[in-house]
Amino acid sequence: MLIEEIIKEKIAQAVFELYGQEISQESIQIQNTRKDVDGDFTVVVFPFLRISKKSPEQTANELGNLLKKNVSEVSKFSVIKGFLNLSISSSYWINLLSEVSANELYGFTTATENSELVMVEYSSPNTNKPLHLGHIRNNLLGFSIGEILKANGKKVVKTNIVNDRGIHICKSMYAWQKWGEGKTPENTGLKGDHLVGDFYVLFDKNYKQEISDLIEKGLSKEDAENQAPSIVAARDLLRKWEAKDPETLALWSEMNKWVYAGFDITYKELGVDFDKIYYESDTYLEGRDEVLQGLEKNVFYQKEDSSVWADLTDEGLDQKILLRSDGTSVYMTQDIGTAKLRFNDYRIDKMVYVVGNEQNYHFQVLSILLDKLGFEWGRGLHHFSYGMVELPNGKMKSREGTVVDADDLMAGMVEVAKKTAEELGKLDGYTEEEANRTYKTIAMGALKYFILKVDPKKNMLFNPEESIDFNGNTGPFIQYTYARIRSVLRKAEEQGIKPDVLSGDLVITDKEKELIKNISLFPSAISEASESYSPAVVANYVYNLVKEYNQFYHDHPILVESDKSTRDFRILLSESAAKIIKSAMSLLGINVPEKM
RNA sequence: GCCUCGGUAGCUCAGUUGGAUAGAGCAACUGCCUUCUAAGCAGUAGGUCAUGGGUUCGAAUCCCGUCCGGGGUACCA
Repeated sequence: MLIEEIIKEKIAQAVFELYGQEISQESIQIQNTRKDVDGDFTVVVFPFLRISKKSPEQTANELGNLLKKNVSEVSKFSVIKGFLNLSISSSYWINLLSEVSANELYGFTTATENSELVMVEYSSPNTNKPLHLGHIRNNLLGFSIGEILKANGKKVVKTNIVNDRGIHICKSMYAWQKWGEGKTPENTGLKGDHLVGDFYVLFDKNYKQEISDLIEKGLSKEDAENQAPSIVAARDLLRKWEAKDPETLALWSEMNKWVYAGFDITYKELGVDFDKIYYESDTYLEGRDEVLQGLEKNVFYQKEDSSVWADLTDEGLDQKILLRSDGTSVYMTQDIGTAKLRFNDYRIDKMVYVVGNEQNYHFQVLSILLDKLGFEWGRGLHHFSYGMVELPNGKMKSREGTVVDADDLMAGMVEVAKKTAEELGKLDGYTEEEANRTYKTIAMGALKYFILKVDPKKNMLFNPEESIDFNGNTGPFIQYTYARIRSVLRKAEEQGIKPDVLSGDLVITDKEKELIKNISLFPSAISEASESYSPAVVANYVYNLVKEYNQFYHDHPILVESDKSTRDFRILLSESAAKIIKSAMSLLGINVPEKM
């Protein structure tokens, strides 16, 4: 039982004893004591004044005296205005550290048979172009949320819905047919997604040219956009695809295969993975049936032109179309279909969609529709909505060539990590392979941490130059601290130092107390991150821990310590800190190097 | 217009269920490598928490109004 809970219980007792009134434990506020004030925990007594009918100081003193008497861990207390500051004895902290250090998986809750099953959908790429910076944010958030939920004792299925059909891929197909000259990833050496993406760009360039030519000939903008030969050809391909024309299907699956091979490389570099992949070409017809059933049950209604709608005015929303007048599906219908398949495949308790905030309205509607259709988790689905990634010179626009390509970005980060490490002479004793692996670890740590430390729901600014600065609140700074601790521990081992069981008599410093307190808070950081669906909570937690460790490290010699029990204690403290740093970073999908 | 999310130091961001004197990093300036890794540490400077009101012992945090910005808004995905 944590000391905070004990204190709460005892305070409730003390209030009853002193003032004769029962209070709920939730009404008791315990917080960390300000750094410049003596003490470990602070109880805010203002809420009790109404009961005690005494001054804040008097109330705090009365409670303090009783706590000191009844709780052995409370060694002393002080009162400032309405704040009761409690100091906790060294032995409590030392015992807590022993517990943390003995528990290999401190902070992690293991899933059981009865644990909630959470499905996390993320990534969801289109197959017509490579991944860019926006996808990186999505992938990192999705993966990390999955890991955090797992650490919090949920069963997690990570899933990806690949948008593999539609006009966008037909555009690339058309361009390849026309200008491809039989190019493949094999005979060009290009990554498949980049090759296909190049044809998409080619299509767009040509399409724009055709439009402006047509406008010059006197057509309206709208007519020109609809009549340009290349868009007509792409639409024709889409029709052939839907009619299952063998030649079109063959080209489609061939080009998609190239793209998947390319994506797999990018996913692997990013360190993300999936338990189950759905393809829209398999699910896009499913939603139709579901909607038609809903129509039968009068959940939806049909207009005269035979289009199908949902009336959401009772929910404060508008009318939403579900089937076009020609009977084909819209985006919403497809998502219903995908949900149906997933529900068949898994016993889902909770569904989390990691999708950008431009789709907030979409998911609000989806939630209501699934509920109306009888999906138990519909109402409770969670749209993990995240903000856009902006660049210093404005938004990312693929049309204007201001996108940051995911593969290029990662390669660039590795280059900078390598250059920096070489300048500092950090990895001199390493083989080339070991060194390269470490550069990659550091580069990816920098990128991932830079993105994950920001509150997901906010738009963020990605400054390429700043992101590769490894100073300050960055992944490499945390990795560096970890590597340094490992180095200390290696040296201890070389000297044959093995810490004994710690003695509770040891008196420890405030910095050391702080550090233990912070280390022991790891589980609550996980559960908070899980509740708020925010990896940033974990990122900020681990950054604080590292800052604190650095201060401790600066002030206290570890190996050069004459007193054996003090030295043992500090080695154990370092070991525990390293373990927690590694655990926390793993929740962000970031590896920590033994040496850097 | 309506819905929704934001606005904290020059810049990028933290800020627990409302708590004490609002915190980091970058950039600027000052120190510190013959002691376990200087990708570091210590320090200086930098704030009308967009703005006006309200709630109360107490507000960056909760409520209302205003201003600025992002996103969405019925047959695109």
